[in-house]
Amino acid sequence: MEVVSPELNSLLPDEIMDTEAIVMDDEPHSESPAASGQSLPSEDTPVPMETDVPAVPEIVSLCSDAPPTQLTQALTTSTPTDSTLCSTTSATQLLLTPSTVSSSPLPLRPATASNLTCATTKTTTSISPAGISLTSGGLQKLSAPFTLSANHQIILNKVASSSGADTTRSPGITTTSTPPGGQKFMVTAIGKSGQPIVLQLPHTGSKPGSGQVLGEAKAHPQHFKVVTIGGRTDLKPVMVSQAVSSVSQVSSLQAQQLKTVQIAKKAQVSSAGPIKFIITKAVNSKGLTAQTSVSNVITGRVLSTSSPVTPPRTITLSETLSSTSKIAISPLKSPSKVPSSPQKSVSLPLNMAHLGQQILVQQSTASSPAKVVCSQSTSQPMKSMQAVTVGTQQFKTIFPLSTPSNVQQIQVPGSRFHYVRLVTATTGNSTGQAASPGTNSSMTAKPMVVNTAQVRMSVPIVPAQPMKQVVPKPLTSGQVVTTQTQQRLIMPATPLPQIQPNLTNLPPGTVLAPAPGSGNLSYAVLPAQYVTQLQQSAYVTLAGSAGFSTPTGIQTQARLPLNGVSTSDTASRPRKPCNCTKSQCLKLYCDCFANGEFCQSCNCTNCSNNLEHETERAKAIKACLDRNPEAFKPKIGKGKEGEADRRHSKGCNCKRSGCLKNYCECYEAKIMCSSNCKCVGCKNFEESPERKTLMHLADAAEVRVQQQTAAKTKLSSQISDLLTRTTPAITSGGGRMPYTFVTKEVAEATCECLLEKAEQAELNHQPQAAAERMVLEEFGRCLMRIISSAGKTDCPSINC
DNA sequence: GAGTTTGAAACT
DNA sequence: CAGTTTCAAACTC
Repeated sequence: MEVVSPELNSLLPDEIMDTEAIVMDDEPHSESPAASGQSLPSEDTPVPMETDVPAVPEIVSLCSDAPPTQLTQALTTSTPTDSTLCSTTSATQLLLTPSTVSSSPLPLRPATASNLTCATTKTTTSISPAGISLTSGGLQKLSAPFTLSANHQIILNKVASSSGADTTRSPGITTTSTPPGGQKFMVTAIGKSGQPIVLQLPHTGSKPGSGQVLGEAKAHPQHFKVVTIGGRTDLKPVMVSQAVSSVSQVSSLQAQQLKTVQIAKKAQVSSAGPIKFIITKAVNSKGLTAQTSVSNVITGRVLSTSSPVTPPRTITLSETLSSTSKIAISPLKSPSKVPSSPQKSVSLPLNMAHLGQQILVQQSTASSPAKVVCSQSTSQPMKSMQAVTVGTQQFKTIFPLSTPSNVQQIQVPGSRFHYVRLVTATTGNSTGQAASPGTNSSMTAKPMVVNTAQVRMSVPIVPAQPMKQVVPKPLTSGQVVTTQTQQRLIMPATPLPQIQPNLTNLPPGTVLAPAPGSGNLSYAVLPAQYVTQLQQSAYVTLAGSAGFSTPTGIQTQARLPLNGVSTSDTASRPRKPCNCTKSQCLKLYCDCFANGEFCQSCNCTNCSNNLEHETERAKAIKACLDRNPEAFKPKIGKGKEGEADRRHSKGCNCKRSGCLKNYCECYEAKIMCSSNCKCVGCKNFEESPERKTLMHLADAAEVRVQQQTAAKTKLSSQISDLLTRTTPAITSGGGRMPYTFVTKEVAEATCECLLEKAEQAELNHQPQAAAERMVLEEFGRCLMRIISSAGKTDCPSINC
C-alpha cells in the first residue's frame, strides 16, 4: 500500500488534498491488524491539518457477499465488467459505491456490519446482487452502521471508534444503499460521533433488480444519490459508477495527513448506463459550517446539502440533470477558514474530446482552498488529462502528453500557483489499481471511453513549511501491487491569496520520490511554465473556463514574481536562457531554477532542471529551502506605492561595481540600494550623479533602440506593403515588375544619360547644385521611361 | 568568442 | 557567522 507520509501534507497546499494510492485488498474483508496498523498514520508525527481534528480515513464500503476469491479477482483485475470503482478518502471520508442494482430490499445487513474492521489499509467494497456488506476501511468501527427505517430512510449511527487511536479521529461515514427500486444512493457522511444520519429515500417502485452478471450492460440507467453530511472540511469525493459490476473498490486512506478529494474514474466503459462522477466535500469534522456541493451528473441523482453540524438529518434525494458522462468535483472550502461563506457551486464541464469523456468540476465554495484529489483507474494504459479548478476561479486545460501521463491542472483562486498533476499510469492495471490512502476512485463508464491513470492533486497542509520529498510507504503484504507508475505534479503559477502564506515557501518544484514497491508515485511542484512545456506537444484548451487565461505563448514562460517585477511583466519578456555547465541547473546559480522555471531553450549542459529529473530537482529544491526557506521568494519586495518602495530583501554586497553594473542585483532590478545593502562604494542611490548619468545614457540608448526598431518595423511594413500591392501587377498583368527591366544594358544607358547631363552642365559652367539637379532630373526621366516601357515591351530602350 | 570581472550562492 | 570556494552572469577585449 502506498502511504503518504506526514511530510506530504507539509509539502502541499492545504487547498488541495491529495490522496494516495488506492489500497487494494485482495480480500474483501480485511481485518488484518498488521495491515491496519501499518497503514495507520504515525501518531508521533502529527501533521498540522487544516482542521484541528486529526483526520482519519474512515471508509465504509459496501462489500459483496461474494467469496473472497471472487472479490479479489475483481479488485485486482480491471475488467470491463467492473462498473464501479470507489476509492478515496480523506481523513474522514467514507465512500460507498453501489455497483449493482440489488433486487433485495435493504441489502445492508447487520451481519455485514460486523465485518467492519479498523484496517485502514485495506478496504474493499463490492456489491453483489445477493446483498451488500460493509467493510470499514477506516479506523472506526460502525457497530451499528445504520438502520433502515420503514419510510425509506436510512439512519446512520455513528459509533465511537474502537481503537484508542480512532477515538481521536473524527467519524465519517459513507454508505451506499441499493434500495429495492434499483435506485442507488450514496451517502458520504462525516458527522459527529454517535449522531445518526438519516437519509430519506424517495419512494421508488421496486424493480426486479436481479443480480446482474459482471459485464452485463445495464438497460436501465442507474440512479445515484449522493448525500454528504457532516461538518468536515475535507473534500469528499464520491464516485458513483454505473451499477453494472458487482465489484467496487474502496481504498482506505491512510490517514490523518491526507485531505483529499478524489475522483475515481472507472476504466470500465459501459455502453448503456449513465456515468456519474460525483465528488463531494466532506463535512467539517470540527462542526464548523460544512458546505457540500454536489453537482448533478448525468442521470445520477445527487443530493447536496450544506451540512450543519447537528445530525441526525433527513435528506431528500434529488434528481440530477446532466446527461453526459461527467465527473463532478465540488471542492469545498474549509469551513474553518471560511465558516459562513455561502455555498457557491460552479460546474465546469471539461470537454475531453480526445478522451471521449468530460470532467465536471464543481466548485462548492468560493474562497476556501479546496482539496481535490482525483484518481483514475484504468484497465488500460492511457493518456488522459484533467483540469480541475479549485476555488473561485476555474479553468480547464487539457494537456496531451507525449508521455503516458495524465496531466491534471488545478488552479486555486488567488494562488500564484497552478497545480498540475501528472499521473502516469501505464502498465496494465487492474480495476483495483493501487491507490494512495484516502483515495477513493471509481469509474463509471459509459461515455467515458477510456480512462487512464489516477490523477491526484496535493496540497501542503503545513503552512510555511518547505516542500519536502515524501516517500510513500511501500505496499504492505496482501495488497495489490500494480506496476502502474504514477506521477504527480503540482505546478505553481498564479496567485492565491488564501493559500499564499502556505505557498510562499513552496519551491518551484517538488517531487515525491516513489517508495520501493509503491508504484513509483512521485509528486512535483512545478512552475507555471511547465504547463507551457507540456503544451508544446499540442494541447487542447477547453472553452468556457472563466477566469483562466490559457497560456498561449509556448515560448513565453510564466514566471514567479522576480525582483519585484510582476509576473506579467516577466512573462511578457522572453526568458533569458541560462548557460549553466556545472550546477546542472539545480542550484540558485541558475536563473531558471531560481525563478522556479524549467530550463527551456537554454544553453545549459547536463541540465537536470526538467521533467526528466524530477527527483533530483525536488531534492535540489529541498536543499535550497533548507538553506534558505525564502530562497524562492522574490528578492525584490514590492513596495506599497510603486517602485520607489521596492527594495531588495537582502540587499546587495557589491564591492567593486559601485552598484552601477548589472552585477548588482539592485541595479539590475532597476532599484536603488537600500539600508539592506552591504555594498561598498555604492553609487546606486537617488542623488548619485553617476547613477543619473548611467540612467540617462541607458534611456538614450533605449530610445535609440526603440527608434531603430520602429524604423525597421516601418520599413519592413512598407516593403511588405509594396510587394503586396505590386503582386497583382505581376500576376494579373502577366508582365514583369519595372525593376526587372533595369537590365545591365538599361543601367548602362541610364548612366550614360546621366553622365551626359553632367558633362553638359560642366560645359555650361553651371554650378554644382544645378548640375546635380540636372542629373537627378535626368535620372527621374530615365526611371519614368523604364516604368512606362515595362508594360509595353520586354526590351525597353533608354534614350536621353 | 575568449577571457576577465563580479557578486551571489554554496560550502567549510 | 565569517571566510573561502564555486558558479554563472556581466563585462571587456
